[in-house]
Amino acid sequence: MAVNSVRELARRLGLSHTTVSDALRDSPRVKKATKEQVLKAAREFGYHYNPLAGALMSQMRRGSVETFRGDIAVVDLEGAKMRPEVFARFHKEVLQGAERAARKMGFKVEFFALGSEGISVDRLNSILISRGIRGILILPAGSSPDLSVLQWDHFSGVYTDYIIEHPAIDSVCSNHYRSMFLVMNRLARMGYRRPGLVMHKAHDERIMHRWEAAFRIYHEYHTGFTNIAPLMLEELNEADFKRWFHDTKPDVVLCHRNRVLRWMLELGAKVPETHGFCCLNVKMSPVPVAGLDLLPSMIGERAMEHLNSLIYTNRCGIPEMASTTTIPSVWVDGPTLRQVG
Amino acid sequence: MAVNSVRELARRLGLSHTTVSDALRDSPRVKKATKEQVLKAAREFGYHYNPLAGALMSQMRRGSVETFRGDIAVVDLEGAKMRPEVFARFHKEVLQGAERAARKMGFKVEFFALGSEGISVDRLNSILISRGIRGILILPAGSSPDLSVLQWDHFSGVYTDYIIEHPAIDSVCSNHYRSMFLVMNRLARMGYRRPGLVMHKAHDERIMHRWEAAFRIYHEYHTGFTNIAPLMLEELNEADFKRWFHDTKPDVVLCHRNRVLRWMLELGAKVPETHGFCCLNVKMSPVPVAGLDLLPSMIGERAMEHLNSLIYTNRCGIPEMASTTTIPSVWVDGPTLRQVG
DNA sequence: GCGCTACTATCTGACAGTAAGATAAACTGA
DNA sequence: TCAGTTTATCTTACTGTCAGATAGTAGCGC
Repeated sequence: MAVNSVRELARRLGLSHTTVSDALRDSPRVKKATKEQVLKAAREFGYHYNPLAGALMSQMRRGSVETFRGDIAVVDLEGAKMRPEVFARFHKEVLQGAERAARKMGFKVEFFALGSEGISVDRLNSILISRGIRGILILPAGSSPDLSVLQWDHFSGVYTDYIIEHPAIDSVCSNHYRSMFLVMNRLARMGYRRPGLVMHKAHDERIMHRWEAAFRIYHEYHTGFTNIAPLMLEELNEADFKRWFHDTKPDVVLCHRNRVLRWMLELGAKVPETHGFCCLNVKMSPVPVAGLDLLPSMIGERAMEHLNSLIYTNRCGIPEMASTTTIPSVWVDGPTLRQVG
Repeated sequence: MAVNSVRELARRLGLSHTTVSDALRDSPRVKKATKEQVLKAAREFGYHYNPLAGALMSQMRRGSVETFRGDIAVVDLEGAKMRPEVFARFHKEVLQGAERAARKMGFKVEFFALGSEGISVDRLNSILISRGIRGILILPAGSSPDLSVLQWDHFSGVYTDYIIEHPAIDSVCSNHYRSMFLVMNRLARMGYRRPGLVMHKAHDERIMHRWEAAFRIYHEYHTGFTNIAPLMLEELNEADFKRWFHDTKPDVVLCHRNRVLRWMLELGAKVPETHGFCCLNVKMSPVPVAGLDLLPSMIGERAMEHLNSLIYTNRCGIPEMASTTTIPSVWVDGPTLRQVG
């Protein structure tokens, strides 16, 4: 009974489907009287607009004219030389994931590096505007320069690390809290009893101490682990670590950096025979280790998808409330852990 | 020079566009040799799949011709009568936010209630398929029936509460962990010194103890608060609360339920004169209280937007990795707190 | 009154990927 | 040999949009 398409509606009115389409979208091409007649008929016949078809067509038509449908800028806040080597692989995979997703959605990616070797924020702003770029994806970075000077009302933006405050835009990152539970469950199953957490203070502070908080609360609700106070250091250093290791006697060490593994070996630990080492981000290790894969490429991918949806729905500028999308991580077996006992 | 439609690709191969389309989706209708030939050509010519067109067409062709609609199902797992009164408002606002967002994007929403008063999961499955519905938004619920029996390869789904496991689909919810930091910072600024946390065990367990973990870790990195052990109860009960309140002497109580406020008054506390009460979800309180607005309508809105983007990019089924999108909460002043000292 | 321009209102056609059903060719079995 | 089945491919219809085509009218000059 109900009319399901502009064509059918047009047939009943003796008009062409385009006139009806234009009328429904209040185009100035259509005479006012015709518009009213179309709107009335649409109501009467219970016509229901199909948003998917509309989106498809407007995308197609726009795209065919401009050849490229608005590029997306991928911004590296630091430049490769400033970044410590250990972060390079993680960083690169975020970028690759983002590029893959962009390609799939028909976007072209342009890469910009800020920082000492790169361009300034002011320069970036004018480049982006002059090229008509509407989407900005920001790669993870240790430091966070103030990007609030960019004219955000022109852009949609997504950050690929834990929430950024200047400005507070939507972000996509690992689910650190949940990941710690995943690690602890695994270690428990493997038979470890004295897990010890070692971390850069600054590293955990950026994510509101989620690693440490999850580590601590886990002990409250799971028996079988001996509670060893985490070692949180301003700088990861040999002396403090070795003292802690000697005093607390962990049977497995959780850490991002695998220099800690070297120090363990120097203290006479056999890995994995007598002690375990669990890396909290295996993409930071140049050698095979057991631990967490934080899925950087998936982070990049999802960030790009989110950016696409922001652009698509025309939501630019600083959001009223910045959301954080978190991606679970997966366990990776490796030579630094074994089944105990 | 890139080929960007199945038709153009088909022309170059001397095939019909449907054969190419079928081949690209690995349909058994197409001969293996032809498939390989098509895939090779697609790679060579740089063919780009258009997910929006795919989503549109599969939606259109599926279901009966008459009932084709771009509709979205909003599913209440429990039914209103089963839900405790205190959750009603929060629940309703999630729904309203979702409906508002759907309207804005041109989708029509159909509402389904499961549970004792409602339909069964099996029935839901067949209704959704027969109506050609492709998007499912699941409202927050205390219990979580097993939805993995739905034929998810036909649907895109988003859950509006903390991660759901059967099945693990993308979810949108409050950032509980961050919210606790917001609360603690506020209370510190107001001059409180002895915050005490009271909570249903089951409530916090569902979100992996995030409230408690954040509460505990906050004390580690912020001086000025006296550390009072949280009261985690199987059931919120007067006796346990009053004993805990008497023993630990908090000057401000953090809790979801405001029956606790009544118990405090019964014990002789004057609120806000001698003691403070901070509600962790003001939408659960029938009377004005200070505390957190978890922004349920924004949760519904963002969930619907995410669902929309899943449908547009034709991503249905259980995702490989389920993401969790978290929304910050905002502080609400109220008559149960005051500036101290 | 004819041709020209300018403008308005409406129409034509192409476009995306899908799926049901049609067609055609090859093969099977009595 | 021919009816029946299987396999591979094709035809057709479907959504809303937009650039460009077309048709109709009006105004103006000669």
